[in-house]
Amino acid sequence: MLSERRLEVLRAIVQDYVGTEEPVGSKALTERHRLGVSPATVRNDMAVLEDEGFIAQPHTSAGRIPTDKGYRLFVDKLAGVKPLSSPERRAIENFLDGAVDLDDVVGRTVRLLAQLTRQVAVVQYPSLTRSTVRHVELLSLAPARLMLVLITDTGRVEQRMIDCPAPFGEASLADLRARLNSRVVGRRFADVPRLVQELPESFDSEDRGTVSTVLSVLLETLVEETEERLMIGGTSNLTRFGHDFPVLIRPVLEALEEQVVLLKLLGEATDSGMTVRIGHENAHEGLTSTSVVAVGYGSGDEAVAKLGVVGPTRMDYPGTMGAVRAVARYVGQILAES
Amino acid sequence: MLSERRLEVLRAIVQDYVGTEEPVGSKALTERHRLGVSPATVRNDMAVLEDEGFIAQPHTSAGRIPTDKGYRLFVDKLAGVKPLSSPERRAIENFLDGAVDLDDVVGRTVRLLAQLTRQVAVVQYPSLTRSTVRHVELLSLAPARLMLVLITDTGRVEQRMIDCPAPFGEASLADLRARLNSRVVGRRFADVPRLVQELPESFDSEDRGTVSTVLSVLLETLVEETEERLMIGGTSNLTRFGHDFPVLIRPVLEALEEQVVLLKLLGEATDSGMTVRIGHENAHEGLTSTSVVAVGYGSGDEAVAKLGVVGPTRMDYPGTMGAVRAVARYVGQILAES
DNA sequence: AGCTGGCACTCGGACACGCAGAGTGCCAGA
DNA sequence: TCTGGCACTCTGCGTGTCCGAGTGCCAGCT
Repeated sequence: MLSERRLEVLRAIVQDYVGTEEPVGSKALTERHRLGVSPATVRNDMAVLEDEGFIAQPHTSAGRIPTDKGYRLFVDKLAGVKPLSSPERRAIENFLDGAVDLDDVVGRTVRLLAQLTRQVAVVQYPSLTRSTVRHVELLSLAPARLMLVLITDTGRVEQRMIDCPAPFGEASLADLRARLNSRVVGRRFADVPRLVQELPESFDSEDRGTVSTVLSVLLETLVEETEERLMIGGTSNLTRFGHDFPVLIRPVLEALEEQVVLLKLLGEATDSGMTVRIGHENAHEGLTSTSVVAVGYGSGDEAVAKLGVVGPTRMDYPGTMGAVRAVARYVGQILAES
Repeated sequence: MLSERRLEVLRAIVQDYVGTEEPVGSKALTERHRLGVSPATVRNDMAVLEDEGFIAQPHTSAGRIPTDKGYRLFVDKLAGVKPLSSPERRAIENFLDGAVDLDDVVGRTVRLLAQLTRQVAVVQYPSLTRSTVRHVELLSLAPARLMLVLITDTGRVEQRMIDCPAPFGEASLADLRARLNSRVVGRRFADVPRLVQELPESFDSEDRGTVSTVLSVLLETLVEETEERLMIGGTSNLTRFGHDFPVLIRPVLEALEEQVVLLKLLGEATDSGMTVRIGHENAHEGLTSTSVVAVGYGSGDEAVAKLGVVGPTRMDYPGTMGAVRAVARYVGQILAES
């Protein structure tokens, strides 16, 4: 196990490197931190830390920079979550208040998070399957053409066109709409498949085909991986990435455009508590020089979706984690109110 | 007026520069194009073109590059719109087919356009005010809480929460819903304000407040500038921007994050026909080294929204214009079908 | 009048060189 | 176990030089 002082040295290295973006040497360390020992001693400690794989040298006779493993130790043992300042808290409230609909909430959240952390923000829309049903609407657009509209308690709205196998009367439609709603309103979408299972049986044979079609469209809409949506923002913050810019930024932008990648990234985060993935801990190879800080949010105790930020491994972890956590809480509140 | 050959020289310069991304000299020009004259002659022509402001030298003893004015002339007089190859056309159809809802259509369109042009794609959602009403739904969530859902013929769905001044009975709700729909379904959203104007008068005094509230929320939703939404994609293509990368890309990314800026950008495009804005022709200062190619699209003759791409002034104009036009047509078709 | 070949000139990019500074590793001594 | 000292290494930067691409201009040709 590393001694107390060596950990202190690691912490100092991480902090300085995050601040200056330059490899930090033993002399500078002793000057900027009260370690109470001389540069020579620090050098010995650094040699140990390097042997253990927590820091590395870009080249001989340069200072040290933390490795992914070093950041990991820093995040796990050496750093807390830095709470936001009260002006920041107020800014969050002001920013998030007055959103008119869910798109607006998500949009504002993305911008807010990007602004607070100065990094790329990713916010997932509340998952359908984890939300509860507020209303299911069926509209007749043409004799054999319906529109299905799902509305969740979190304000999310999904619609689908349905081509019916046979014309469907206005009375049958009202009937189906009423029965559907009485069964599912207030229930979780995840339970919907079970709840509507034998619904077609109670209809006349001529309508049964249409009812089945409607239900199958409904169920398709709930398929995980398809139903997930998200919004990203703050990509201009990538320009503060570092000097060796183009080569690093390209794969990140590409990864950010693949919803699938991002969803998987957020999906890997644990449901409760904050998840930090550092550098190579990210499966996707375009993101091996970035860290992801993610957390679930929801209107109640349970998470209905996740949000987080993507930034260089060289990021201010305590501050970022504080901002992400705070934003998640506020968004949860907003959703609960609406 | 410039002679035929001088125009030919300009065309050659633009083509070469777009291809190589390097200033092009007189010798290289004569080798790569059959101009039928010697480098010396070309040099004289170049001097004239430079005097007229169509091309410029980055520094003495370098080749020439087109100026914004040069590109403008190229686009207006020297280049046509290059039609897509038939594999490309097929790719569009395949890519756009099978979209389940409007978000999906817009999302696919953005990705398609980004892929075809290898540039940043921007697609505006069909404007509410220019669409027609398919249905207006009112749902009761609590005694004094309603949800308003607007559905357009282009598949766009907007919802708003409404806090009523007084509880609103189920019967009144059904009444309002029916009257509202009978007045506005099939009409253009732009006409809605006029059509619902005296609706409150036909209700009991106790309900009149709520009806007014509902209508005011409805009208607010239709306010231009607020109701416009858009989606962007292909930002990773910015990495192919050039060598002096970071300094150029930063303001572009920032501009792209400001919906207002983009909406204004698209708004400046003429309603019909394709608009090309080159470099400094763009009002926004972050976009002075980019060009914008935009065109309206719609399910019928009239444009319901616009789409386009943003790229370096040094872009393949004929190809880009071809792709933008083709995509706009297909999207129009898709919307008309749904 | 317009085109061409020739020529002198300019400038930026690449390369080599040397130097200063920062940082290290190691060792002997407290 | 810590510390000061020392030799060593490597990068970054500035300078100087050279080469080549490209230009402008001019005299001569058609």
